[in-house]
Amino acid sequence: MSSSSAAQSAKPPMRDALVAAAFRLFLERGYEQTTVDDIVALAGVGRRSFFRYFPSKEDVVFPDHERCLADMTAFLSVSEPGHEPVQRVCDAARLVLRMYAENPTFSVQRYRLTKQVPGLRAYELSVVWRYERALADYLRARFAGRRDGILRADVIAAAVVAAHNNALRSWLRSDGEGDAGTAVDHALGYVQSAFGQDESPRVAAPQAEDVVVVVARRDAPLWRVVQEVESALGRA
Amino acid sequence: MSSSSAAQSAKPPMRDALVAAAFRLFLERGYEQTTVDDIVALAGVGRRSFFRYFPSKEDVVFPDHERCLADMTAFLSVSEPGHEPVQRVCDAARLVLRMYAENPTFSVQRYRLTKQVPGLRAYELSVVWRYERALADYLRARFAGRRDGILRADVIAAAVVAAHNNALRSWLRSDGEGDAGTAVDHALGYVQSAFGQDESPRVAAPQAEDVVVVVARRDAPLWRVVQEVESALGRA
DNA sequence: TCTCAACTGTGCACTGAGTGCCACTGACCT
DNA sequence: AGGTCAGTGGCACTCAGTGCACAGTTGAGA
Repeated sequence: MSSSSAAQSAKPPMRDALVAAAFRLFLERGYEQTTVDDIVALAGVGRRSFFRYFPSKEDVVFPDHERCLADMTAFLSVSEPGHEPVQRVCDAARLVLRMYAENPTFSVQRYRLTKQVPGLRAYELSVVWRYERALADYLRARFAGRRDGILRADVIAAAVVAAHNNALRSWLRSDGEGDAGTAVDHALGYVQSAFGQDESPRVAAPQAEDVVVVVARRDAPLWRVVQEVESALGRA
Repeated sequence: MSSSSAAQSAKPPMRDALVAAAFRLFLERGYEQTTVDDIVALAGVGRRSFFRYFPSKEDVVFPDHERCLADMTAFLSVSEPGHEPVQRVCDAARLVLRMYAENPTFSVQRYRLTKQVPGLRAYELSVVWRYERALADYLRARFAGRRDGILRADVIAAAVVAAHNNALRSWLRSDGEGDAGTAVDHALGYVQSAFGQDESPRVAAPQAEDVVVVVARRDAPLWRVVQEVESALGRA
């Protein structure tokens, strides 16, 4: 209590102080070996205050996902009909990457933690699921009326999330070295190329001998190239 | 009564009695309003015995998933090189559907329960995640050496699971009416059409500093072409 | 038959997460 | 002054889950 006055210097540090104290203890003696009482003792606050800021002990490990999810839904809600749907959800997924990239060291620490604590992994799944739901709901609205619109929305959302997480996790595994942006672009590109907008893809290949030649500038944006390839192949 | 299908050795009635008692109470007064003490009191057994059969209160809601997951990994482990990978994981996913279809009424009750209890939904996610991991691990092995093998494995596994769950849930939402098999076949067919067999395009070596030429067959899968373009552009 | 296991079911005490309620404190308003 | 109000802390409580010890059963083997 005596040294607690230093911890709460500014007004909103309560939440941040709890996160900092929690992570210090989690990294030093493990998540399950750390009780909420330990955290609040180190932060110099009352136990009841912890649950005022975090609904559960797990929430302190993901302090910024609630805001990020709100950002994503806001981003998707301002979409216009001109936006290509799959492109739009890929861009929305990049918002999550940006959040991770804002605090690389914190993100890496959290990754190591969640990787080895089953309870945290389960919690992370529920977080990821909410992102996926946001993407799927957006796509469902955009695909409304289309044949198998709901199915396609759910599958594409799942694929986008999986690709994003694949790139994100390989970046986290490398201690935040390298460019996470390009890795995610590459992964999302794979998904985007797999789910074009056409419905009748490769069932009929009558002119199988035909070839198409694409010439692209090396510094061209990848998706501009993809669009060209797509239209050149007659898929647009 | 009707459970005469002894796939395994005769199970002690203890476990089944606990499941029956639990579901009676869950349906009658809700999951969170039912304590473990209530369950064991109704089943007429000691409280400690509950946790001998189920590691947690949530596990009693998914009593057969552990066996189903074992079935799936066994199914995938006997795969031969002749099996087409995507086809194989789709068949593996159908094993889960079969388990649900074995007990339609139970599956529908559980679906309603998990839909409205956040804790159960989170638990279900961790269950589904293990299925997805099993599929992804199989595909990773099959795609070993291929470019972006891990990425493709993860994305396809996620897509297969999403398609399967989409069809499964719409079947559960209809109280188990209709044919779940055809719905799942249709959903998985969509995934297979998106990630089907590949035909490699050919990439010409870059002839100048700033352009790249790609020659692709018209019936080549779009993603395959994009991969070549990407690597040709130097975007590993 | 006796005995030594191994397994199953049970009771008990304990830890720790999460909640409800109330009392306190300081800021800000009138 | 008095008074509302939000943030905070303290306390007691419920309940999930665990460790431990003990009783009953079965099924060998001497």
